[in-house]
Formats: sequence, C-alpha cells, structure tokens
Amino acid sequence: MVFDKRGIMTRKGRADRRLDLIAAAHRAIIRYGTEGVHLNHVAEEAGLTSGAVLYHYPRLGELLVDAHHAGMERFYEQRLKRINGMRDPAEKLVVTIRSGLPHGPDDPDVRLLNELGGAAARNRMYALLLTTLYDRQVSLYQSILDTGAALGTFTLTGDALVIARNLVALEDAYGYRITARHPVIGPEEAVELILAYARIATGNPLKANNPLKTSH
Amino acid sequence: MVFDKRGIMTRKGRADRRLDLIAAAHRAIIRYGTEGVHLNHVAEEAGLTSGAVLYHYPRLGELLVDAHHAGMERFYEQRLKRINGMRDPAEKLVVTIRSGLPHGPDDPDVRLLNELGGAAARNRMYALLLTTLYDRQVSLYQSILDTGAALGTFTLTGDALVIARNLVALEDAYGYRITARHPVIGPEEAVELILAYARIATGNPLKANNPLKTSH
DNA sequence: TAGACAATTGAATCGCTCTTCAAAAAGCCA
DNA sequence: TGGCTTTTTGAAGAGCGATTCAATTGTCTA
Repeated sequence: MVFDKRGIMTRKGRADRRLDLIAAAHRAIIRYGTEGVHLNHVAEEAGLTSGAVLYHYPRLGELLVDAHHAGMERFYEQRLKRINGMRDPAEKLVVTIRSGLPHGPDDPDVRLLNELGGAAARNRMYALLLTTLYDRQVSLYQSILDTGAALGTFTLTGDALVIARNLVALEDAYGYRITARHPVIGPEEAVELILAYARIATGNPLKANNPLKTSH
Repeated sequence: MVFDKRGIMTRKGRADRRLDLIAAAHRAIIRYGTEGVHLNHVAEEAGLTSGAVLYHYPRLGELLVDAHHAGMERFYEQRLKRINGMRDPAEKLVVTIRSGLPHGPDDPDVRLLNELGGAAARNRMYALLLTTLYDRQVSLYQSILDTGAALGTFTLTGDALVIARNLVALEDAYGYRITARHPVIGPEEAVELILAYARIATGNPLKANNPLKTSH
C-alpha cells in the first residue's frame, strides 16, 4: 500500500488500484452473489464511488471475471505451496486433500469458487474457468498418485486418473456442504470422508495428522 | 389445465396457477440464476404480467423458494420411483447412481439444484433445503448398501454411512461438471467414475447396463 | 341473466442502478 | 512553486424493476 507522510492511504497507481478492486469485487461477490453484485456494492467494498470503479473497469463484468480468475489462481497456488518440498507421497496426499477444503463455512476462497457452480451453466467464461481449475487439480492429484505408485507407497486400486477425478469431485462437493453449514459435516469430517476413499484407493493407511489443531 | 369451448386455455384456479408459476419460476431461474431472476422474467415465462404474478405470490422470494423446494422434491421422488420394485441391491445401486446425474448439460432438474450451491452460503432457507436433500439422498444410498450387505451382495469396505455420503458427494460434483459442459466428463463418463468407487466400496462388480441407450 | 367474486391488466409511482461528465483533488516533475 | 496528468468525486439523466391500484374481463351461481 501507499501512504502519505501522515500515514493515510493515498491514491494508488493503476495496477495497485486494479488489485484493490479485484479484492473488493471478491468480497462483494461473496456478499451478494456473482449475479447479484452491483457496481455500488463493489465501490462500497473498495471505499470508492461507482465512478471511480468505472474509471478502472469500464465494464463490471470484466472485473468480476478477473476477480474469479484471480481467486482461483490464488487458491491453486496456495495448494501447491503447501506441499512444496514434501517428499512422502502419503503426506502430500493428505495435505492436498486438506488444502482443497474450506477452513470453515466462511472461507472466502471456497465461497468464491462455489459462486460459480450455477453461473457456469449459463456463462461460457465461468464454465471455462471452473473446468480448467478442475482439470488442473486432477493433474495435481494424478501426479501425486503416480509418484506414490512408482515409489511403492501406494498400491492403486484402478486408474490414477479415475482416482484423481474422484478425489477432486469429493473435495468440491464437501466444499459446498461445508459452506452451506451442514450440521454434521465440517472440515475435519470431510477430510475423514475423503480419506476413507483415498485409503482404499491407494492401499495406504494415510494418517490425517492435522498440523494445526486436534480433531474436535 | 382448464380449457374453454374453443380449446383455448382460460384462467386458472388458485392452485393451478400457483403450480404454473412455480414451473415458470423454474425456467426463469435456470435462465437468469436464482439471484438474477426478476419479476418480469417469471411473468414472461408464465405468459402473464408482473401484476398477475404478484397477485398469487406477493413476494417473489417466496415463489423462488417454492420453486426450488418443488424441484428438489420432484427430483428425489423420481429417483425413488426408478428403483421402485427392484430387488437386486446391485441393480438398485447402479440405477440410483445414474438417476442422480443430469441427462445432459441442460437437464433442468439438476440445473435448478446447482443454482443453489452459491446462494446456500448466504441464505439459510436455501442452505436448509440443500442440506436436507443431501441427507435424504445419503439415507437412500445407505439403505441400499445395508440391504446389499445383509443379503451378501455387497461386502462393504468400511462404514455404509461413509460410503453413502461419498456417493452422493460424487453425484453432486459430477452434476456440476456436466452442467458446466466439461469436454470429457459427460453423463456416461460420470457414471463410470462413480461406479469405480462403488465397486471397490462394495466388492461387487456392478455392471453399468444402460437401460436407455448404448454408451456414447 | 344479474350479481358477486376471482383473476388479470395496464398505468402511475417510487426508488435504485448504470452511465456520463464537468469539476475538484491529488500526485508528479521541472 | 506552477503547470500538467491522473484519479476521484458528485450531480444529472436515462432506464429499469418492484409495487400499488383502479378498471376490466372472465367465471360461477342463484
């Protein structure tokens, strides 16, 4: 951020302001839905007037697409970062599963992704974004599975591609359940459910060691 | 429907018109999204003016909830009907899996369900509807699995509840992929993916005999 | 068939959103 | 500091959507 001598945030450069707007759009989308956001919502989130938003993004639609795109990119990059440097495929797999689920019902990144489920059926751009993300996640899982199989850590029950697709599908679905506040299925429970599949699919007793907190 | 002597549709009774409006709302929601539908969209779908819609449903929100509720109910009832009378748990399982997936990208029933994914995080009513549907579907699968296990048709790899939850989750997720027009994953492919899990979970070689048409 | 009731229309109103744009404010640089 | 550019504001106008309601039309019944 840019501050003046008094420590007050001042005007921003073109690129900075665009990033601000993307972040503001992210929040506005979560609050009002991809198809319910209005220009004023975004402007308010950004602490600007609608005119200023229009100055940088003449068309609201483009800003929304950028926001979704950026959110997905960040989501995926964060997942990669978490397993960065890990050796053990089993550990990698467990961490990847965990990182694909929302931290809680209000997780902003997953909330953003979930917004697109309905819109993708109507909007080619959103469909492409979602489909691409899905396929990239499948590839990620597939490479972990293949590596584990090559090292003898996993004994796959079937095609790695099939298992990978199912793992991503499970993540997606439990993400929806969690953000919809299912009374029983929270992040920990979802991890266990997905691991139940991952264990029989890999033949590995995958320990769900939560690095952050003990399971409820 | 009600017709006059000339065979032209005439005014309808209270109940009939409400059902019409629910059907119209269903179409409008699919076209514009749960949070993008406007009163005029529904009115146009119903072939009426906005005033007439308001006469029956003073608040659009209630009509939309009713439409989602009715759509879910129908979706679930249809699934029950398909396996009605079947004896073999294996056949029942396969048919149930198939009936949980959209027939294609434009399947209206699944499109309607998918609309709620994002809205449920923001709207308690929608969250409750979705969660309830999920739980009912889980119960359906669970009873099939339990019956199969009792008869010796299935040899379950783990808790029936866990398997049931995962099967419904997979259906949900592939429903989204299909309605988003994934270039590779269509209804047939999704059935095979879910069956891959169902087979190792039940120890039964579940044949995917498509009763309607040959696989693509 | 007259009268009562139910359903629907269409116009009027209100408020909100998008869009444009001139003016103002803030930063930059010589 | 003074002038130039970039960014932001705020106001004005056009248009749309929700809402209300009087008038109209169709249906039913006695």
